[in-house]
Amino acid sequence: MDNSTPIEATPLRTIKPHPTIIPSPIFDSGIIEAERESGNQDLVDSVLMRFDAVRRRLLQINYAKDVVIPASTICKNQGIKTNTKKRIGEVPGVQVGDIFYNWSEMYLVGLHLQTMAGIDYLRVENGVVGSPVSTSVVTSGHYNDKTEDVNSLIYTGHGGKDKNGQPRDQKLERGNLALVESNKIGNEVRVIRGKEDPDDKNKKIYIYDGLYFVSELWKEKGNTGCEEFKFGLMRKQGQPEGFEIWKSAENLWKHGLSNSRKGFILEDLSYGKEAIPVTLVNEVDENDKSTPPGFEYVISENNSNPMLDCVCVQRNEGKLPYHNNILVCRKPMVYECDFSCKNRVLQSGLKIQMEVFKTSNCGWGLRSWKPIRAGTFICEFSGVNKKKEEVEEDDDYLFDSSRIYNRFKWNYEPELLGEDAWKPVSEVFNLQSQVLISAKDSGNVGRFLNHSCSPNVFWQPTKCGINSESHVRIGFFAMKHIPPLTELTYDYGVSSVEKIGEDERLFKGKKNCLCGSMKCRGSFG
DNA sequence: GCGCAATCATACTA
DNA sequence: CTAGTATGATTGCG
Repeated sequence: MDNSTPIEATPLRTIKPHPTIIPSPIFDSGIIEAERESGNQDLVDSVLMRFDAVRRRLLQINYAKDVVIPASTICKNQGIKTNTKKRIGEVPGVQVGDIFYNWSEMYLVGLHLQTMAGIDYLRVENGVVGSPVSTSVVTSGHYNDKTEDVNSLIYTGHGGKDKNGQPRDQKLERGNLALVESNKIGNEVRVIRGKEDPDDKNKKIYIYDGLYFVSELWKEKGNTGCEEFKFGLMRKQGQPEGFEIWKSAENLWKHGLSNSRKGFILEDLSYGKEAIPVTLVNEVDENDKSTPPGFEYVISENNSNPMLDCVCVQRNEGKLPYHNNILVCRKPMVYECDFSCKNRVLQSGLKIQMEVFKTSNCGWGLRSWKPIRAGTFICEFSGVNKKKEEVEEDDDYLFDSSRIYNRFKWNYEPELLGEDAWKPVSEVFNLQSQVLISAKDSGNVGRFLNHSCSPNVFWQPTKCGINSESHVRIGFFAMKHIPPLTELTYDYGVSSVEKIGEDERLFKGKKNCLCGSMKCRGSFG
């Protein structure tokens, strides 16, 4: 007999329920019902941007340990979502190769409309109730799936546990039944590949890999000795690369590269000036080993004014501008410390493994080996500070803050969090004087960022140190999540604009634009 | 209403 | 050190 005194089990961890957030009752998402059912590229971008902005803000105000669920609940309830109608095949505005940092993002743009289950399916189409048909599957590596091949995968059905968590045979129901039906009728099934985040082993990144067909199915005994369903999926031909790009990038960051790489030119274009090397490759013309001409690689020097007291919080209106080195909001000016505190992002230099690569028609470009989360610091625009009269006419490597830039919204909407809507953080730069930096003769990787009218990077004016006289530096940050080996681009702006109608404006840059985006203005610079 | 699910972020364990 | 696990709140669906 066990007659020892029973010991009260002490909980290992207590989680407080989320405090209630009451969004403003008059909040209007601006998304009309039809758009909510079926979206487009702009809506998908905007929904993802708004969700992540709320998520970052909740982190910044130390709202709760888990902020993904609260942020997505707010967006769901306030109508910040699109493609809510379940569909077979592609989702408008979601591209093969797009990456997601959690399931909520996939939910909000209609890619995978399940909160937890890995198989999504629809039962009713055009008002007719039929057999469930699968629409999308998410791989997560929990089921010993074979998921490394880029054109096929073996997916294990779900279920297989009783209510006590004990293993049992999987049943032919729900998602399993839907995948069997998809095998029968041969419909397209979206595949999302969950992979470990290379920068955080505890987290996953989800890569949309396009459309697949359920080509075969069978049953077999799994590790537990219980029956499992197995589904063989084959990738539809003729789609852009998705997971394949991820895999080649993974090769780079896991095994370094080396000289055996196609089009390899230089191990480190910075010649040791950056903390991590900047690779130089030319895959367009493998025999051309020439390097970018006529410039010296330099990084900006940090002015060293030791501080007595850290005043970062006060100078940044009560909150630190970065959370885990990710910018929370764009601001007229971000202030960083000199030495003593952690509030140093721009000053800490290049953190992402970059490569300068030859583009097909825009000269050299810049891209990252690893995926980049929205808000991540990319690099500074280093070069020589100039006065207006010092600028050379033919300077193609000039940063000019006085150009006209497309406005865009990136920050969170205070009304969503019940904050005062009349004092949102301004996203409009209010520079006291024009910032002109030339990277023509000397610069860092920032000089290799090309222009795009649909950019994935934006710039943020920053002052470092207590000296308010210190000059304005320009930091580049990721506007959205950027898949690995995707070219990084920002809006160069245009030097003049002509009004040609009531609402029509003609942008007149000095150069013809080749960005190829739907929203191309035709010129830049 | 109940039960389930290939979640999420984190503390703890080995 | 890190890889693995346990944890409780959570939500759409049948």
